[in-house]
Amino acid sequence: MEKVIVGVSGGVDSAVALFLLKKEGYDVEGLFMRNWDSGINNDIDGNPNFGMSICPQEQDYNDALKLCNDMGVKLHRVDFIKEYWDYVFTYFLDELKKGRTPNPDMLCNKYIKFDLFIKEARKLGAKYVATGHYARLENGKLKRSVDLNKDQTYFLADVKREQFKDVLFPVGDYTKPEIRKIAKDNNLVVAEKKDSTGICFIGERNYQKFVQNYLVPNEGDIVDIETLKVIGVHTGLMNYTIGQRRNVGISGNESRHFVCGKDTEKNILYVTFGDSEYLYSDECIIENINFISDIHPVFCSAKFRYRGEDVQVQLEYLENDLIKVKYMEKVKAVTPGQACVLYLGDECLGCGFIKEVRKNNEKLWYL
RNA sequence: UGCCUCGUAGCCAAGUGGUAAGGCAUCAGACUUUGACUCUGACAUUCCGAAGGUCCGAAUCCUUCCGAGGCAG
Repeated sequence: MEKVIVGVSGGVDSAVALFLLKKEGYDVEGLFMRNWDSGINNDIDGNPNFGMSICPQEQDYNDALKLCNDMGVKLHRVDFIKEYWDYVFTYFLDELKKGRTPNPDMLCNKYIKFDLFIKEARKLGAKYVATGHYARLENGKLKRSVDLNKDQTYFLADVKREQFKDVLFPVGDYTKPEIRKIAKDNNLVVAEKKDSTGICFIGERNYQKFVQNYLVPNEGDIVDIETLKVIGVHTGLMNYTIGQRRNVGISGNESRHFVCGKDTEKNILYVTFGDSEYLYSDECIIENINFISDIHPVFCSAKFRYRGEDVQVQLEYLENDLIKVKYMEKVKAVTPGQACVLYLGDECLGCGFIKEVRKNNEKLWYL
């Protein structure tokens, strides 16, 4: 029987992945991965769990262990704490320092889950490696999951196509409710466990405090982009993303405010009010392109943010591995550092990272 | 010093005699493997700068005081 190593996180999705593969007759074993250690990584401020006897990760491990024991499956465990720090977290901090909005989970998939993790699984004799991602692989093509609401291809778009060789996504063919039902019907211990959110491996917490464990906050002016008047004080540019409304710390205005830009040189945060033109753009330039597909189209659709709308776009392939992405209609809050993921129908073609945001053939000066 | 305007929750702000709109912020949820966005709910239980007065009844009218700003000299 061919051996499959399943990345077991302690959540429902990977539990069902494990269950489905075992049912299909594979020789399955679980591998639990740990990439973050609050003590080693000095993650203290804003950590609701610091000092608790059982941190959520250990709880997850216990759940995974119980699950595997119930199913008669062997569970292995591996730590990539240093590697996560070196490959993912330093990038995360570097991007923040530049005033951009990084997506650490995409790097985690690229460098940890679909690289180091797979290598570890190979050591354990794996022919295939499976995870609980909502995505599908068909003939080397990455496709959106059946449940479009849960589709996670956005996070997988920066993984190289070779890395998907021998990868299985068993839950991608089901909807979330079906996954829950399978878990329940088969008495998997984690059937009722709440979905986790937040940066994976780090979890949910007060974001600003979390970041302040690593970056020194540098206060500066909040400026109304319309009048260029100073209307408040920001707590450090790394604490804001484009399109953000909450936690900006200004009030008393007629309509809602949104962050629309930053000036890292002058340490200024720009805000605008209501459904302002300053939030919209009509094209952007993306860098660090990764194509999973052979198709390099001129017309396709794109997502500029996880769970964002699919937007029809036109691609212009530039020199130096850059692509200009023109959108058929204006898009709100396209943010440097975020991934622009390309799709053709159900197929996820790949992605690039937003380098420059433009409107009317000019780079937006305030971004 | 004389005259004028204004003073409503953390902020902005409706309401000019009939028993305190709304927005922002905040808090709690929903949604969500990236801080977002979006959505739902809570938010001045006699109170409208303070103290008196008129009235069946005032934040709304009158008096005085306090405070902010403006005009005059």
